[in-house]
Amino acid sequence: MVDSTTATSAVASVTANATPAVRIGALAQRVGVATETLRYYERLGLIAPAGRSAANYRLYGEVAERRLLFIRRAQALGFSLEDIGELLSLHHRSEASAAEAKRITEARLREVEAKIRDLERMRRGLAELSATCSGEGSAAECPILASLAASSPK
Amino acid sequence: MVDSTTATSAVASVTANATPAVRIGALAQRVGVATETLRYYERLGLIAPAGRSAANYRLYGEVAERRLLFIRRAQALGFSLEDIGELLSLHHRSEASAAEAKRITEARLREVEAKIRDLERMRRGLAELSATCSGEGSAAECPILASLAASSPK
DNA sequence: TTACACTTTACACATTACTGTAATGTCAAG
DNA sequence: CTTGACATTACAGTAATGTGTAAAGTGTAA
Repeated sequence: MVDSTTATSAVASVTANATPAVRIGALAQRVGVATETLRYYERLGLIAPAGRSAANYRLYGEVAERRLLFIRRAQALGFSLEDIGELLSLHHRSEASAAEAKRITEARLREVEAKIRDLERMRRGLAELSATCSGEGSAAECPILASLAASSPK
Repeated sequence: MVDSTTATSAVASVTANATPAVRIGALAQRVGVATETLRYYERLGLIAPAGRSAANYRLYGEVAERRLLFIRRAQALGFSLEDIGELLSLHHRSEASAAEAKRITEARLREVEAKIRDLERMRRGLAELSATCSGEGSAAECPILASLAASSPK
């Protein structure tokens, strides 16, 4: 695809780096996100290119890729991008305390548990509704619609 | 608060109605939503005023209130406003079939179940993370951050 | 009558996490 | 030298469900 050596050769801001610098499209492909997403994350302060090419293209090293994988793993656990920003900041500020990370994790855990309880209530309600309706007959006879229209939510 | 009799007396489009017509603010208060929400639902085609006063104010009867309660009950079960529009439409079109309502209900049930499964996975992951961290020490030693930064999500 | 609450319309903004567009510049290959 | 893929910036739009605002008109209580 793209040979990054020519680009890298013209770079001033990237100090001698073992891993070759890649441009945004290459990095995006490696971690499986869109290039727009990477620029979006940059606006949010989650990632930044290691430097710029002579043509002002963003150049990323291995650090950026690890950071992105961190983001993706945290997202899979339900952390918001805002949470993730905090976690990343803790991660590189060594004076930060582990207690902070635990606090964020437990807050998210409680939110997820609350959401599960809500959904469980919905699930039971929907399952009951579904069970009452044979699917035969007209809408006028449908117990689902009758139940929703009834004065008490049963 | 507001005496609706004077307003009602000037109405042409509301045909002789047993229940007194109320204005948007009164209806909103009765069902516990904001007036803006009622206008929004009207734009979506979910509710409509029974008529208008001489001053062009929306006037609602009992039908609107029942419809709103239908909407709120359906929302509590996780139906989207779009779903709700379909359900309401089924409800007043008598030639519609009960099977339609059942189909919508079961589709929503499956979505809710899928969401619960996702959240359960997150809950387990978060609980594990939380358990690994005592909350003591610096961020550099925090197993939560270490785990998120690790190459394999463990 | 004056003050104030309520209504109207049309439109912008909030949230979260992107996604797309326009206008323009860069680069390797044929 | 042109073509096509890739990059840049800045800004608008999406989904879902509302919330808020402005500028104007209307209704009611003191």
